[in-house]
Amino acid sequence: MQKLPQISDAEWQVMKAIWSQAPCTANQVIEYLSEIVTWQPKTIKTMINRLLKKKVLGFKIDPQDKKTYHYYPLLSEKECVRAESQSFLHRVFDGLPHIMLANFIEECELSREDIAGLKQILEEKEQKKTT
Amino acid sequence: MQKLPQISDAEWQVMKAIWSQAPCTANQVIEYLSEIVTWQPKTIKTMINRLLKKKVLGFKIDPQDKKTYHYYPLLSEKECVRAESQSFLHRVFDGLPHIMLANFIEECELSREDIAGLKQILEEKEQKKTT
DNA sequence: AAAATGGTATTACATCCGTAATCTATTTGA
DNA sequence: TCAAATAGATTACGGATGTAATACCATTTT
Repeated sequence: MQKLPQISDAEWQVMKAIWSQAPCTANQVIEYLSEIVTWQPKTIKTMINRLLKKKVLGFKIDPQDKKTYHYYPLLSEKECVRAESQSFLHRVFDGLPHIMLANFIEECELSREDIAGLKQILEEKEQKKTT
Repeated sequence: MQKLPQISDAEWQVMKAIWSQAPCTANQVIEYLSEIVTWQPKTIKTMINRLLKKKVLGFKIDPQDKKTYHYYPLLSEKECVRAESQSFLHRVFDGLPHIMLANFIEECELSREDIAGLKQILEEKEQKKTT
């Protein structure tokens, strides 16, 4: 469990684009994000560079097109989600997951199917404890 | 639903102290936090001042002791928790609560009682939808 | 060969944040 | 009454962040 670098809000958007497309070029990230945010392409390049510096991204060069980098994540989405979740859990709920879960369940919109699915997951979790 | 000011990590600690003690003096906040963090008292004063500037805190003066301020929250814990939760939900889980809940339930340590309690809350939520 | 194009790298800049120290004004003890 | 203590106000300072613009370099086009 090494300590992960800090990923800012804006950087998260970029990472989500790359996790879902990697390996991909800067322009692919820009296109992907054009549906989601209204940043200038240069802004997105800045984010990519900061993520490179933080070692959250790497890149490779295609021998055919030596000009364009192909970026890929050096950290998995799963581990970043976990780190960010822990940070949030501690900041807001003093690290107590059951409090946080109860709060979200009460406050959020959930469909009947969502609720059924969550109950299912809870039951599986209970099973595992029993065994 | 007005937009709330941004509350940083360190400021959250101060707010939690004040929500649980308000109205209280700076020294009470400092004492409360001494169990939790290792900041200098001056650091905590800085946080208090920033929260005042952001209108997250207010203060009153006791006629007996005109020197010492008594701080109190201008925003409820509930609304700050809600705002922070929404921010996290969007940053990490694209605003999809069921994804986030499933993830937390799977990743977190939960006691048998926690699980039972959560199932209970889910069922109540389902009841409300039915009616 | 010079110019335009299209990538990446570097620089910019205001604000926020963590972490305090210093300044100032008031109260209080000697 | 004068100095010390104390509370709040102001200032400090480096790094992170949001949001780009500019500089540089290699290739492609004229």
